[in-house]
Amino acid sequence: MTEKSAVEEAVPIGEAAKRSGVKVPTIRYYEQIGLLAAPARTEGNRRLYTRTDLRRLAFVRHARELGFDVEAIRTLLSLQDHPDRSCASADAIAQARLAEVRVRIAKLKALEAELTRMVEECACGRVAECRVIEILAEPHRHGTLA
Amino acid sequence: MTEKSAVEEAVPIGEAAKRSGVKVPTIRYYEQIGLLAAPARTEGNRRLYTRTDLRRLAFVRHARELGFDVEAIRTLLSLQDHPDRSCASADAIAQARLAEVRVRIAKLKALEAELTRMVEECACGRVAECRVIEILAEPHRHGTLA
DNA sequence: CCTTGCTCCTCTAGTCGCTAGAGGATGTAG
DNA sequence: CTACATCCTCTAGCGACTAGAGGAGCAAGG
Repeated sequence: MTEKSAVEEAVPIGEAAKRSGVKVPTIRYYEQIGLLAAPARTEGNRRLYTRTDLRRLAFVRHARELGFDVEAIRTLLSLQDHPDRSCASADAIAQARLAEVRVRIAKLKALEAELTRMVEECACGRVAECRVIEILAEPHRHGTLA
Repeated sequence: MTEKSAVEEAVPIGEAAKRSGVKVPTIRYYEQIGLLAAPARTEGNRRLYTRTDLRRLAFVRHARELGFDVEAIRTLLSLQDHPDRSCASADAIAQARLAEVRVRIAKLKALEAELTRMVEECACGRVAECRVIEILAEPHRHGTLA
C-alpha cells in the first residue's frame, strides 16, 4: 500500500470489474457503445473509475440482470440524471419488461408441459416407439406454442 | 391448375414456407448449415420440396419451438432416421432441455417478483422518488439473480 | 410477343450482447 | 532488471437468424 485510506478515489478497470460483477471486456464494450461515459485516464492511458462511475456500472448490471435491453438502460440512466422529471417513462419501461417476462413465463410453462409429457411417455426403448421423436414428428398447427 | 390432384409431389420454397411455418430465408439457412439436406431442383434451379422434405421441416420447426438448439436437432433428426436404435439419447436431450426450461422459469419468476415490486411501488411522481430507478440504483450483492 | 409483377436465386452484411484472441504497452514486486 | 500481471486497441466470432442487393425465371394479361 502506498497511500490508500486517505483519498483513493479511482480504481482501474480490473477492480471495477470485481466490485461491479461486470467483466472487464464488457465494461469496455459498454463504453464503446456509449452506454457508459468514458472515464478519466491515468498518464499511462489506463481507465480510472470513480465511485460515481462504479455506481452507474452497478446500475447497468442490475438492469441487465433484470433483462432490460441496452436501449432501455440508456433511457433509465438518462432519467436517473434528471430527478426532477416525471418517472412515467421509467415506469412504462419497467411495465413493458414485466409484460415480456410474463409472456416468456407462460410460453416456457407450455414448453415445460410438452417436454414433461415427452420424457414421461418415453419408455426408453427403440427410437421407433419413442415418444420424444414421435411428438416432434407430429403434424402441428402453427403458432400454438412459442 | 395444370395437373394437380394426381401426382403433384413437390412444392417450391414459398409453398414449403407457408405449409411449415418456417420462413423462406430460414429454410435456405437450414440447408446452408446442413440441418436439412439440399432438396431436388427444377431445370430453372428452383428448390422443390417433397412431402418427406416437408415432414422434416415441420419436425425442425416443432423442435425449434421447443427451444432445442440446432445441434440437438441434428441429433434428433439422425435418431429419427434410425428407428432401431435406442432412444436413450433422444430422451437425454429432452430431459436436458426440460431442466433448462425449469431453470429459466425459476429465474424469470424471480425477475417477475422484482419487477412487480418496482412497478407497484412506483407512485409515478418525479424520478427523485421513483422506486424503479431507486431499486436499480440500490447496492446489490452479486449473483442473487440471473 | 412482350411487359408486368411475382417468386425465386446467390451473396454479403447486419442484428444483440457480449466473448475471445492477437499483439503490444505499462506497472509492480522481488 | 526481469518476470509477471494488468492494461491497451483492434478485429473476429458466437447463435440463429434477418435484411437487402442484384439478378434470373416464370405465369398471366394485353
